[in-house]
Amino acid sequence: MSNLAKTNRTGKAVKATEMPNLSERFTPTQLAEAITAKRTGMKLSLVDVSEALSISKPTLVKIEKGDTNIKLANLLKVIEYLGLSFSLLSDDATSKKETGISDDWY
Amino acid sequence: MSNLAKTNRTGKAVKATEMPNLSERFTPTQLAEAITAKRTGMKLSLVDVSEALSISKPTLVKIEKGDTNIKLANLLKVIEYLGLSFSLLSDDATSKKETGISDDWY
DNA sequence: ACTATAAGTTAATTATATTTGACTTATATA
DNA sequence: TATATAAGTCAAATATAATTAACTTATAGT
Repeated sequence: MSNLAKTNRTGKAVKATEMPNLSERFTPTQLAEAITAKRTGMKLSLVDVSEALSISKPTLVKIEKGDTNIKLANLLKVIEYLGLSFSLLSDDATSKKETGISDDWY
Repeated sequence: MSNLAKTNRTGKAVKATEMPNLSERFTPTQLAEAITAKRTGMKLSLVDVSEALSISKPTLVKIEKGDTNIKLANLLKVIEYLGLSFSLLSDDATSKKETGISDDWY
């Protein structure tokens, strides 16, 4: 599973999707957009990623369209492969902003 | 779908699971532990949540065991119901720590 | 100790996500 | 314009996640 980005003849990205801001709370759509943006930024095609992770292209398309009727395992494989990770937030903002660590979630 | 926590006769939680620290990167296991901790902290039983969200108890148990062979949609329903949300992080730590917003993901 | 509630497991069935292969559409380069 | 690569869609078959119902185990309260 090589992480090296494929390039075309000029080494330029074909259709670089805009990278979204990293707002605190993510919607499934924002998650999908971030994945597409990271993948295109790395100059990887859908097939590059789907073959590297042994998941089909239609499934990867579903993921990048923000469809939530997908296996969590497949989403996590993609996230990890692209060098992303996730974190969980408590919506009642009692957590300490400085450390990101909280003892009182409820 | 009421968010009010059920209580037993004394109003105490039966088995309050320890709340994990909010470290930046989450593993599936940490995610599962956080969900269980939040649910028990809210004094909700597995059945309370599964009935409120129309997902089966075995599926909810799978989620809280950290099994990733689950539908993303079900995980998101649980997260939202418990007042949690997620965010995405870029592993190459180029993002500005102060704002949590980054323009250069790659 | 007894009772009630919650947690957790299991097997059979149902529902649906995934794969496969082919195909169309869009985008970039020569 | 013509060519090549990537994106995106589709239907049929397969793989597997979810449900159901019943059951066992664990925990808390009386």
